[in-house]
Amino acid sequence: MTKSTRSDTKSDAAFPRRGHDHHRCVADALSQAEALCAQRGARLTEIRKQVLALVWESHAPIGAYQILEKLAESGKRPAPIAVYRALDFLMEQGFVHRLASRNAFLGCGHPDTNHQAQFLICDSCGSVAELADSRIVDAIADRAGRSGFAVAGHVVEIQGTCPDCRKAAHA
Amino acid sequence: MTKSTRSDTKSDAAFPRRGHDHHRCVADALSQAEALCAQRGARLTEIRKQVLALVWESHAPIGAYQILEKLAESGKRPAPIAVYRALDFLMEQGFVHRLASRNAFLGCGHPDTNHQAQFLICDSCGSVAELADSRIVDAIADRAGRSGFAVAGHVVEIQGTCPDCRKAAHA
DNA sequence: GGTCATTTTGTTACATTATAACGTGACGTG
DNA sequence: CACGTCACGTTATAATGTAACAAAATGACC
Ligand SMILES: [Zn+2]
Ligand SMILES: [Zn+2]
Ligand SMILES: [Zn+2]
Ligand SMILES: [Zn+2]
Repeated sequence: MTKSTRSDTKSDAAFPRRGHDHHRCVADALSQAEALCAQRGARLTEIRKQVLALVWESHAPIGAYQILEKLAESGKRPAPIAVYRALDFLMEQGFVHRLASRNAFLGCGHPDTNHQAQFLICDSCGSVAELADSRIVDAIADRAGRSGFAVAGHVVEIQGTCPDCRKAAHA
Repeated sequence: MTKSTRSDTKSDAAFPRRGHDHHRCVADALSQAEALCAQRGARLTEIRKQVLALVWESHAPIGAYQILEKLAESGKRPAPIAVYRALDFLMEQGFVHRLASRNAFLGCGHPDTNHQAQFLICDSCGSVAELADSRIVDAIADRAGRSGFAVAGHVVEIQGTCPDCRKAAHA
């Protein structure tokens, strides 16, 4: 395809802007999770909520043991398994993604829909953009199809440098 | 370099055929590695060769500690770090890929060229096909570009069922 | 051959990530 | 309240990956 102007919307909203109101991100994520759990009859227990909040602490992925540390700071130190169990629940519900290339976890930006996400991961600042790119998915489906391979899922994690960090590097 | 992605038609040779002469795969991989190391002034030492051979034992990825076990069976039991060091060397030389979604390693099918591979991983038999699909790469590059993201590398690992296993399931 | 720098390997110890097994408590249903 | 299920706590362990430093092998040079 073409180079498709950088001036559509100035940048394709994949990465959250630096300095955005992140409290809003967290609040939205939590309230969406509450709502969806209510709908689904799933139980968003205290530890699950805490883990979800910690995962949403930033747009960079966080490791399970980092979550554990943060929980310890706020009073309790659960066993690792407790964190993993909470993360398993959150992933089942689609509230959290796992980045295989980092062994780390990330809040999902649209937990209401079943989806296969792709990720842009900034090597410099660590922040991640979640994508749902149909061209990538189509290309994968097409190639798999030609090989007679039935696709069940995929891991697409793209490393590089995010727009903000590129600007910073230029300076 | 190879224009391997287009118009191979009809079941694109991505997966090796069941019952192919795999000794040939191993022999080719080893002799290619020898040749490339000679060209490059790199040293394909004994343990590196052994690890490469073990990685090529099948078209399924193998874990570092599985390699360790196999080495132990054949006499020596090196420390884990020795295996990881050999794997690091082999990855630097482009003889081996690592599958992030499996924490496992796989022989590279075309070690002579610098490339970013994608992988089809069969959940059923474990075998893996290595791809170099330009449409996938282009879709990634395009999407990243539109986000102002500079791509440095990617992990594309597609899970599902390979042609042979699909046939077997149908029966 | 002898010196020397570099690379490779050995050895020991440790770090990080993730799960197993099993008991107890919380919750909803009838 | 009795029952079944789900969630959680506790303990131990598995699986994967590295750090640090010493010893040995290699190759270039004189
Ligand atoms: Zn935010
Ligand atoms: Zn960045
Ligand atoms: Zn083969
Ligand atoms: Zn298969």
